Amino acid sequence: MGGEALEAARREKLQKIRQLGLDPWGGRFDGHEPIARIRQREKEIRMVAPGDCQIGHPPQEQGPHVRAAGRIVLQRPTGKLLFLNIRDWTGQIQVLIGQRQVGEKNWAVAKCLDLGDLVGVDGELKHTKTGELSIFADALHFLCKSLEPPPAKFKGLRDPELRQRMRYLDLAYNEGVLERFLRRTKIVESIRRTLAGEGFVEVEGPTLHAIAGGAAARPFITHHNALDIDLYLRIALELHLKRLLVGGMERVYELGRVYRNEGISPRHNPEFTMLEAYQAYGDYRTMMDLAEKLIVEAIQATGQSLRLPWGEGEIDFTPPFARRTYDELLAEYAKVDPAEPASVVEGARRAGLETAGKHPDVVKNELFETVVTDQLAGPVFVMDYPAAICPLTKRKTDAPHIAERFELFIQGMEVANAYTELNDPDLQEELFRTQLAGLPEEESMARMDRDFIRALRHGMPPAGGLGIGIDRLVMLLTNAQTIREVILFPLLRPEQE
RNA sequence: GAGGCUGUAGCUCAGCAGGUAGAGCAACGGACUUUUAAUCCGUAGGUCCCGGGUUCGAAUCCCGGCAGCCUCACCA
Repeated sequence: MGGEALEAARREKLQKIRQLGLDPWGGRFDGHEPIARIRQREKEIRMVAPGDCQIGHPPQEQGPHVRAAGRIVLQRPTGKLLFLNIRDWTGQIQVLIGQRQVGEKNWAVAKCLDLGDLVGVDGELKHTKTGELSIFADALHFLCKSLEPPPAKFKGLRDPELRQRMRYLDLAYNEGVLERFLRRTKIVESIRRTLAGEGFVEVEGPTLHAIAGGAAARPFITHHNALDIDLYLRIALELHLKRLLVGGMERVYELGRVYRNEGISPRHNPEFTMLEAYQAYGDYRTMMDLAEKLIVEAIQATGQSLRLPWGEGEIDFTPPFARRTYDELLAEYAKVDPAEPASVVEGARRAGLETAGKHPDVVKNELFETVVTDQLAGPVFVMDYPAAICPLTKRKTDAPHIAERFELFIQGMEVANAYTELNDPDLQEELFRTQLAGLPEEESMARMDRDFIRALRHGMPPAGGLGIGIDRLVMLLTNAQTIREVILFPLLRPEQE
């Protein structure tokens, strides 16, 4: 039977439901408990002896009367008895519907049920002969017809394209998918709670920028008609949050979407969620402590231990996370002397990198990203970056070639990035002006933003700033090997008609 | 953007030395008041991703396109 015939069969049942005087699209349904909570009421079940204990009158269970609502995910009809498994967003439970027990009208409804329909159930919670906790229905409430057949009941929806295009089906039927996205929500809630506890305030900056600054990435371009100007979707939150530091918001953060017009991969989606937090009178070490706290509390909020499964192995998030310097790691993995440009160039050549015409710090960083980052299982804070590749970061007072920056690496992924923020307007202006040799313009963070310089000239408090890639953090905390598993609707080419 | 892999029933997948398409689940009809991926009997269901080509004959071979996945590049 093809798709049309499958739908026709369901529409026929929809008509029968109408003929029974019921709305096949349901309506308000009050007083039902989440299935997980109903399952907890198992302990209220009591054994009751009917009078005296005689042969033929064994003790019987008596359980609480419960009301549930959910989607039918499995159906087992056995003559005048029907077993359903219904699922809501907290769990699943078996429902037993007997023709004699529910009466003729309810039984007529039961015969119209298809996999995927939404139903409400009233009944007694107790065990079947085989010991399965079940709701023994005494009333059925039809809540919504599903006109489309669900995916295969055991294997589910496997095709990665269909899983993304029809995320509703992925969520409704595939084991663990809804749970992972609910866990993402808990992580984000925990981050907000932690920041609030530390005295941060949340703000909303503009997403349409005249200058796409604060990071090195190609922006999406759009157009405002009334002003007749091109605008960019933001690629970072940084420069507006720092303006707010100037304005006196001493602890401020934004948790929101940024957009980068770059490739798509298991670790990249063109729009993704970023946290940026800025703390006046702090520095990058302050931010290190904050990053650690945000992550540890997020893990605790999901009810997990600090040793999390990751693929075949696990990640140990027990604080304190390792702290290593950039040069130390470069020396260890690339076998070069980080202080000697000639040694670094030699190492880069060994790694097969093109070095001609490139700034020494650009070469150094390409070598670092080629040889070191993949090896960092972490969590590890990599500290003290070459200054030339960090145009928004304060330099070390006693070592101006080193920027007070760290990145947090976990499983080779850059999860967080933090600076002691540069607040010297003259140096900032100079760095915006300097285009590093070997870097095309769109790959540079150096984009002149005159208003931002003006803001710095009015005095930005010394500060620490932290950015966290929320999607990647959620990947690590939910054992998701691709970013698409933690973004509800990742970018796909539109379906063709 | 480059290379590799994949695309067959509503879903999950077989079939690909070229001979006219198959299973499981779902669906439909029948039996069944304790099943749990229920079971048993029966029925029906296809633009083999799209477009060309080779051939007597193409799901299968060739070319082009579309979509997804993986790797690489850019990026977080």
